[in-house]
Amino acid sequence: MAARTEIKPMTADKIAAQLTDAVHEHRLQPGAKLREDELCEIFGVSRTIVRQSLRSLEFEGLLTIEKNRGAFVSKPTLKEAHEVFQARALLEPTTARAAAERANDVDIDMLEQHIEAEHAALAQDEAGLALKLSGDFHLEIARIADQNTIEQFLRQLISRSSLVIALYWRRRNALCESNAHHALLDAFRNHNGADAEELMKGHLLDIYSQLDLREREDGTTSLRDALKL
Amino acid sequence: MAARTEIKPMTADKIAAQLTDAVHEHRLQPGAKLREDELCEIFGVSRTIVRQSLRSLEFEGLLTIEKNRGAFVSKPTLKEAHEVFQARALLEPTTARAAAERANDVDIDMLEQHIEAEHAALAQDEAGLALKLSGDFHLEIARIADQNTIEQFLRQLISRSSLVIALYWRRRNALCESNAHHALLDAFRNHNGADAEELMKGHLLDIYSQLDLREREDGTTSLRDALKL
DNA sequence: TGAGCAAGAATTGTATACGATCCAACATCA
DNA sequence: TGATGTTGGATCGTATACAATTCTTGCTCA
Repeated sequence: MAARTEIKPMTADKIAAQLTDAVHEHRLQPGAKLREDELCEIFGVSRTIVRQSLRSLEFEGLLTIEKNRGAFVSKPTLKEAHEVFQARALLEPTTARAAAERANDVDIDMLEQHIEAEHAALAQDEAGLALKLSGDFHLEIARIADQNTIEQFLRQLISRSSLVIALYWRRRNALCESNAHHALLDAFRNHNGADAEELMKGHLLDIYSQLDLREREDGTTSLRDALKL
Repeated sequence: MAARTEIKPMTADKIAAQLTDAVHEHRLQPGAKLREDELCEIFGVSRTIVRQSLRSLEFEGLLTIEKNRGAFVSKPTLKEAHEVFQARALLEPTTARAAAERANDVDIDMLEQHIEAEHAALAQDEAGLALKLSGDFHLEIARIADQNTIEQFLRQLISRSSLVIALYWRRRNALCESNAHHALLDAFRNHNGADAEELMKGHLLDIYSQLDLREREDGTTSLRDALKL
């Protein structure tokens, strides 16, 4: 395990990556504020670097920077939630088809390991980690398809999906996830592009249908709920 | 015409927008270097702001920042060129369908004006401006479709398309462009989503098929001239 | 009691200073 | 002559200082 206090100065990219993981694993909730000075202390760099990483995460849609107020973990609206999954529905099925047709043995091994890691995380009740790994699985497919541009877009969409899930997920069990991923893996093993495309389409619809996309009150309710008033 | 020396300090966003226009209109060629000090003088702000805008343009794929060397207008590889149009082929036809079905009279007026502006630019032999307007036409469709997320991706894809065209376009006449746009406009007038989807698909394939392999030398036009300041 | 307000603290935005790296021109030597 | 080394200027990267804004807290007054 790495030491908590790094000796080498962190780069903006590494800080952004750590913050991204924290959001993906739901250790940082939508609406959480990220103060610059606090991050400076944690990572041992100046505000220049911290601000760089915050900016880059804003571009990815993970953070929202309000002028003179600071950086907050984004809270996607209902409309944005729909848009994210509509965009994924356009990009991912075709990408999965291409990936299934291109995948070699090393690629398939890697996907297997991803699924195993997901299982392990679930077994240890680390739902956040499992969710992040599930996102990585989708990204891995774009990588296998050798579509760098789409992979980049997908990275943003999966980031936002993580926020959407944090806000609008109905139930906590992500078990269905790994089943769908298993089915996809089989299609990859058979290099069956048509199957992979259909499975991905269904998988995305499945996630989408499990979102509670009704209107709801603002975050102030969470405090009220927490106090049971 | 705006004065050369601005009184109000420019924001990073406005600087990025002006640089974006310059690239889209091919006043800045792929490979051109953007020195920070020079931009500071031109826009009358400190390097902090200039660097912010350069970062944001890097994220959009318009610029490439090489560590300790500076920011350059990106030179997409042939693979990236293909990827850009493959991604557009996934996103735009469906978006055009949705837009055609949603478009109201104001939307259609706006598209008409876009096409007229394209014609006017071509008539005055301003190919660069016409190209930029052509890109805006595609963006406008995403806006009409009320798909903010896809519009954001499309913005990046169209930016990169502009670079691809600067590097790999076979012939200079963009006349075919406005014909295709005219046909799309008709489909919008009839709220015929299926037609719009097919026309967009064909339009993108048409552009794609006109890409060529040859590389170009980078122009050495003055940065200040390219920005018309 | 509660709304409005004012002063000070906390936080972010921007400019500048300084160190690190790169690059081009010139000098040196085989 | 040509390759290589060196030096000074140009340019970029990061830290810090200061300005602008927002937030908090406590006060006043109806």
